[in-house]
Amino acid sequence: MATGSGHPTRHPAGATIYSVAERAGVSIASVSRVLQGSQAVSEKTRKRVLEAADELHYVPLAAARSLAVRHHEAHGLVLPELSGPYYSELLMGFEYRAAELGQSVVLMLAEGKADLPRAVRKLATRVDGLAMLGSSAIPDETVSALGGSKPVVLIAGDEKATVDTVSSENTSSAREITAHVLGHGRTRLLFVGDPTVSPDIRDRYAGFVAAHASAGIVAAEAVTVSLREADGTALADRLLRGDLEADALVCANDELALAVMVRLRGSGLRVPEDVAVVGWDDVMTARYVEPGLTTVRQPVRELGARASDLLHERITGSAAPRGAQVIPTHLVIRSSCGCPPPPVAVRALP
Amino acid sequence: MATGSGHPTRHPAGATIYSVAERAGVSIASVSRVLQGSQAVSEKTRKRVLEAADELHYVPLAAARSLAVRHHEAHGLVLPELSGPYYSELLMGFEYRAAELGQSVVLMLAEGKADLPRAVRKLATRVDGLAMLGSSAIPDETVSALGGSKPVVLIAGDEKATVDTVSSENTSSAREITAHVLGHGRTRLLFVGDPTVSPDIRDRYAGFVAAHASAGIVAAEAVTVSLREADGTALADRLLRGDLEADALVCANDELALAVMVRLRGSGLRVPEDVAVVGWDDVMTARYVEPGLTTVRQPVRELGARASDLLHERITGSAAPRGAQVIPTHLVIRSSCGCPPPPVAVRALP
DNA sequence: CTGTTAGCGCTTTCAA
DNA sequence: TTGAAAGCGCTAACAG
Repeated sequence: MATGSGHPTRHPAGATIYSVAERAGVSIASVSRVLQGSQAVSEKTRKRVLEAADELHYVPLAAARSLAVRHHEAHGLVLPELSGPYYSELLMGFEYRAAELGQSVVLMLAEGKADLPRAVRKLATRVDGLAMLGSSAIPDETVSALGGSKPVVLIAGDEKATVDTVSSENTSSAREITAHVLGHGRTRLLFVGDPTVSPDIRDRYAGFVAAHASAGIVAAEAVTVSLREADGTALADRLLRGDLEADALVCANDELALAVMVRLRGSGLRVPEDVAVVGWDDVMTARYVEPGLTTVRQPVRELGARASDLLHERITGSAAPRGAQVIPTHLVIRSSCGCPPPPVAVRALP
Repeated sequence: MATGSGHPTRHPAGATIYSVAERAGVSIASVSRVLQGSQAVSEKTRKRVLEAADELHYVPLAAARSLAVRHHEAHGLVLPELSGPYYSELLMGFEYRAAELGQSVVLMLAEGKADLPRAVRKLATRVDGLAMLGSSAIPDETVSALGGSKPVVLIAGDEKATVDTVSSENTSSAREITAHVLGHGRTRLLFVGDPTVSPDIRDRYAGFVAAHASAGIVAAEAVTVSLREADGTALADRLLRGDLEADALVCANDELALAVMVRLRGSGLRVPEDVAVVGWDDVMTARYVEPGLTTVRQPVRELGARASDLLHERITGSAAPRGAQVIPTHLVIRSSCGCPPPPVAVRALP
């Protein structure tokens, strides 16, 4: 490199409010005032302080402020991990809203943590409240204990006494998409996904069952596989081998649905002619595959935003009634369910 | 109406090290010792303290500890946003590594922030060091200023005097993938993407040019479009209208490549027969489309991990030489480049 | 092994 | 409009 750095940059102690005050020739109280944008400061003082702070490269220490004001100005968020668009969208919604509220966000990923309860407690140590995904595998007692000491909102989890809850609608959308498939004349539908894995999936299966009930037929047991692509591929193979029989698959999420679909078609089965496939989430790939995947779109971003909102309300004490908030979802009909594909010219558009 | 003191909050002040000490009948020093896992405590004291802490639902205040020990035990990370797998992977790598190092991660998304420099400075206030994506649109002077006061690592950005840098290899992979396409007998290649947008893309274009030079032909100017799906679609239309001519497209990322490909095929052009398309990143969709997208896989996760590592080294003062670290990438050949597709049975496998 | 005691850097009365 | 001073909760000498 051209800039032969002669001296490695050191990161020494750094300026404090005291050094700034000294340099500006005022008291630390005045420095604090101008830095907090207090009105009661003379223009002269303000200017001096700002200059001094600038010259000293003053970077305040949030910890000291937090200690003094007795809150962190930060929201914690616990997610299982970040693959797929679901968690990312959630996180984006959360972060944007938190930022609007002037709160930092401290993120923790649950997967792979050796001692999850410990990790969560540590997180709790540095935030004013925390949100977590219902599926983060955090023991119930940990959640409850936390809920006792600071605001906690559970995302897509079950209602609990000490915490708030926000989730997206599942049961009736599941009922709707199932009814749609039944409406195509399919009769041997399978629900693919493990209802015990999360409240979301449990509710989706409930909707699946309800739609069958309305049609006067009894729904099959859920085919309990987890949500990874590999599971979808394996499931497709079971169908191909004849271990399983179905003319339509209602999958718990899109990744599963896509994997199944690709494997099925790769092996000569037609989708949707031989077997229809629908998913959940509306990931990007859902509109790239052939045929386009019929699915349910969740307002995941808004879910995240609501979580941050709720947290803030709790923290600042706006005593809303504790309870569950549900955000609506909606069907995205493409052609994997048996509907005719749209004209070619617009096929690639969402 | 109640007076100002009447908070409706169910989350009152909470226990402190003092209340725990009192309850346990020991000094705060002893409490601190057992909580820090210090060896020099009698079993009896330890037990008492732990009990007291438990009974009181004691949650330590990280801010107080930070103030006392003079560091935050947190790494900051600035990302533009979180759509697509790239940033998520990066973040996962970063978080996992940070956790291993005992550091929390404070995340900030740059996109949509009104006053970005201010936001970043605020972030700097609560972390011991921070990593940011080169493409986060943070003004150079802000980065440099920050680099002067605490460790900063730039991810996929240009080398700077005051900060460390980590990026994945671009130029020679771009050269390689371009040479591969040229090897298929294509001669009118177009590079799609804006080299001015990020050092990554600039370097990829450089590799594109270099490959042409090696083949004794002169590379075309880059077709400067941004990286969204919509831009890919628009680009495809330009090709279809004949505004642009090419028998192969080297796209700056997969999303662009996929959008182009889908549009082209939707309008009757054959890929790769009429025009080959290759991308960069190896996103999930890349192996779901037909034909499978030839692309370059980046070790994005490791990039994130290295960033956290570097940060930690700097923070703890292990004075490594400042400079740029480069992580290798590799080609993923599928069939959008003109290579024959694999046998059907394994088509869906990565 | 335990307790006492200074701070860490900032905010915030309270007086002036 | 300003400054002095008292904490915020925790850690880490330093004695005992």
